[in-house]
Amino acid sequence: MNIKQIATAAGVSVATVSRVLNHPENVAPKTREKIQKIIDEEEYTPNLFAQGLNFKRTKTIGLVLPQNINSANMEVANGVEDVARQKGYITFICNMEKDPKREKEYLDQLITRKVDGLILLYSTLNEEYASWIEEENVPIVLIGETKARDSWDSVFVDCRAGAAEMTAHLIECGHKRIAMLCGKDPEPEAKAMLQGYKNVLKASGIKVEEHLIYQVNNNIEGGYIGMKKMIGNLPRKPDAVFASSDEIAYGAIDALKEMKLRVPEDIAVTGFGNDRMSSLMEPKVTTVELPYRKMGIYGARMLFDQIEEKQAKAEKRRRPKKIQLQTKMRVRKSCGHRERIGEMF
Amino acid sequence: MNIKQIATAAGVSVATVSRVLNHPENVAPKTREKIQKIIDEEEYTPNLFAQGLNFKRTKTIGLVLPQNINSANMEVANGVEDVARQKGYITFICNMEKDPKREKEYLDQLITRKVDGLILLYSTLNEEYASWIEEENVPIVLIGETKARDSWDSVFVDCRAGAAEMTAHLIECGHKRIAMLCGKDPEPEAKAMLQGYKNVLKASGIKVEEHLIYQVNNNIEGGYIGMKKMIGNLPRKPDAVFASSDEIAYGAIDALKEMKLRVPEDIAVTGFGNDRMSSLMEPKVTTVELPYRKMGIYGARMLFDQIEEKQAKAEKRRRPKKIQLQTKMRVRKSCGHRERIGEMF
DNA sequence: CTGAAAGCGCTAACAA
DNA sequence: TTGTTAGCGCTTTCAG
Repeated sequence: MNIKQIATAAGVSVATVSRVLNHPENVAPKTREKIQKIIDEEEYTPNLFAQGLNFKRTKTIGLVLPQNINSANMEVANGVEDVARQKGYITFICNMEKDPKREKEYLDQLITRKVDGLILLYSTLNEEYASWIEEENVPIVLIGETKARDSWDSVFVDCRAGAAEMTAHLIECGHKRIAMLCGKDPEPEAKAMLQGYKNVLKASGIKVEEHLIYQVNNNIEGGYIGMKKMIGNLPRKPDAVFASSDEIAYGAIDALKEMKLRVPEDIAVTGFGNDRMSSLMEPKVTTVELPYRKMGIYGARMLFDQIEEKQAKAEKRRRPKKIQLQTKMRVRKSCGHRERIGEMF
Repeated sequence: MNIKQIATAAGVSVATVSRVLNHPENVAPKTREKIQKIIDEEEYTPNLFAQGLNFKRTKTIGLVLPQNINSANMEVANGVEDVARQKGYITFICNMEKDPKREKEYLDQLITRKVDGLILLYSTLNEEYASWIEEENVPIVLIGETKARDSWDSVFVDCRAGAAEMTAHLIECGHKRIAMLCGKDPEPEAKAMLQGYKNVLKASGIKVEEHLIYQVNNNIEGGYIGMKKMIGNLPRKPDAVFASSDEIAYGAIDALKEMKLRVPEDIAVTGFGNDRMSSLMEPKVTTVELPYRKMGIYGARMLFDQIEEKQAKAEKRRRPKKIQLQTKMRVRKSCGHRERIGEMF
């Protein structure tokens, strides 16, 4: 069923049908109703490709994320989708599997498909590719720390502060030798966290010992291996381990259990991210909650602001907007705190 | 950059450019090379909307899944995407959040967007809507048990056999009173599992006791609540609990711990699905592994078979194809087996 | 082997 | 208020 058939059925021209679709106020009420009735009956919806050809807008946005199998990322995605759906948009969710090459592939695909906007989560883009993309003149927003150029709108989380808060909490729990298992990616975020950790140690008069800091792969296995190595290498075990992600913490805890070390009695462990499983592990993992869904929502809103500005042809070069969100501590058992335990989930 | 500009730059007509894109063999080698060079230099890619208008194909498929934040579903999605990407297709991944209304919304969207094919994971479609969709004449394949009409190609898992194997294993472990925490969805699958469970009990001469069977929500909370209720209601606790999903098992274990019951010493618990976390829980959870990625891959392959058949205009009505995949036991600690423990992940 | 032109379904400027 | 028509970018038939 296409516009011509509707027009014939209603005994009008295609232009009139198009008008009731796009500018109903310019059609006589009687004609409009007659046409609308037929449209409803036939359940006619305009061909989006034909529309796309004219409007140069596809009602589609692209979201590229580092990994699929990761509830945090999907939470962000859901936030994005919430607002996109509300605007009548549909989202291409693209999983780059932490492979920069794949990120570029998808970006190419999305641009070929003329998406109206792009959201990149923890993008790995380098300067060169970033400026290539900029030429395409497609609205973009970045979510999460990235080394990509900061001429784009972005929303990110103050992970340095989150890491600082956690480190401070560990000190408050009475721990002195606090090790860090720091994931290698996303790199800028890991660096920020390391910063926060070091700053607090220094401020508390605790010497930063580089041999207590391990760079590991940002997953369960990375935490497991890192923890084993660290304990193996160290003459004296640390009091606590601050993992830069919950997954790393899981791996670390698993490794400690295997070595017959009790958590938190012998070594405290904390995570970062508040993964759903953290409240089910034994012991329940103290961690830092990130506002994932919010990140997605704010990011998408910024994107639609850009899209609407662009449509309004307000092409003036504005300063990129930045939104910073805060983290929130979730004190459970694994950090060995004596009093503040007790959250259920 | 559009086809006209390429044509001008090459000093040929648009038709010729189009030809080197679609039927290069019909272009003189010299002309072809000249044009190709310009295409490469300018990094020209044809506008997919214009192409879509002509070809009535969009190089896009839709995948509707029950939930996003679920690594199993995303594994399936990755399987689908693997083969789609390879074919130059991109996938709309749509999260229905277990809401049938949303499933329909998305289906409408996808059809409006003229996707070339549709894959539905654990679809909740009823007959009526299913036949509506069938009229659209878009290739469809179903993955996972569903009550939707079986006139469609589908790949599903033999969950009855999986459940039977697990039940048999529990019996073999010496358990007699085996309770079941059965998720309410996906419904057909839950039913199949219940069947498998009952069959084995009967075959082993154990009476099926309906008060040992609880229907719960298929998530952690459901398992938690169900377990608490069951223990509260039962005069004598069961030897083992067979949960129809890993998530339910997690909730159940959490509840048991709270009630100071040891797993597996006091009560054994097993799951279904082999969630990544099952090998990290305390105790590690005995479970049944489903071939998620394979499900996606096989499903997508079936879909592309249909798409290609359709293009070949072989409109002959064929019998729908069905693929059945098998599960695999993962014996860990939580089932209380004395010997076969020892898997790492 | 190549070009002119029609047409895919729709929108919008221009006329009536 | 409505219709006619050009054009969005591409493919393909039909002539040449």
